[in-house]
Amino acid sequence: MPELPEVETVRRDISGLFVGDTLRRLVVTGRRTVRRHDPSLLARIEGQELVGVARHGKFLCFDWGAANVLVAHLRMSGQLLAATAGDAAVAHTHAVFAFSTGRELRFVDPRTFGELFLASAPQGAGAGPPRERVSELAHLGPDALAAEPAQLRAALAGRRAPLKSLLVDQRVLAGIGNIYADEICFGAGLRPDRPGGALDPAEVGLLARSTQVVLEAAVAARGSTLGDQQYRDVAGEAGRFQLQHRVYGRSGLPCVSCGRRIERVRWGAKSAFWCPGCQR
DNA sequence: CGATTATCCTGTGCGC
DNA sequence: TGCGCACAGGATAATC
Repeated sequence: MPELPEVETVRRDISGLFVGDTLRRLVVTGRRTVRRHDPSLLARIEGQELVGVARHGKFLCFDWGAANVLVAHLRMSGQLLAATAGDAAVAHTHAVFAFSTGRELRFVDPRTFGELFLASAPQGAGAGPPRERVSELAHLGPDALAAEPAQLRAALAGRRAPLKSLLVDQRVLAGIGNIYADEICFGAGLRPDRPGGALDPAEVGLLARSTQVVLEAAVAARGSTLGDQQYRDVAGEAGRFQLQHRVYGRSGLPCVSCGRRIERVRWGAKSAFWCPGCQR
């Protein structure tokens, strides 16, 4: 389940390996991979140079110059893997970016929730953050790694929904999913089912700080690869942050901080792991 | 607004 | 050993 730290790891890997290279051909074979528009439009970026790769929340934006931005979202099971032309394709390979160097970037996605699309009306090439250049991303809140405490305070004010529901709402903060919402709440010492608007200013400060600390540590560890092995970096390697999870997936195990059993609460289709000793 | 449910999809891991 | 099924969940839409 790629969230911000995993997507940022992929972004950095792709930047290092492919920026400056020219796309020779893009072959999309997945029927659902490009579903927002006519897939033949992707021919526009063939022959273009990859100028840069940006990220907002869990979205990747490939800048091909000439106002062409290709957006990618990995959703649940998407991977972007480096390969060499001629390498055998793994199952569920839905798109192949073939560069003139002979290297390839392959989009692999068993559950097919992931997608690729060309930004409909990017406002000029090169300049400005993705959220302002790509209309499809305009609904997203500030990127969770760059969010200011004041933005978080404003986004939570008056909201009665559980804190975790707000953290995973991409309109509030972009980039946080199930794993990191739990870890961030633990780091802040806040129950995930607290109504978001009920936090006092000091608690919002703790939440903002925990968001930065957790996400930065997760990026440094190159993301979390769970037991299902679904997240892999561009080289196919697993992340290491799962070794530092303090609550996610640990129900019934003793809290690393206070020793009480980690609990799992459910509401609707969502659930959260939390420590009744450390979070209030 | 918020709570809830459904949709998309496949690999895994469980119970029987 | 094998079958069937619940589960996993990110984004989005619909309904109440």
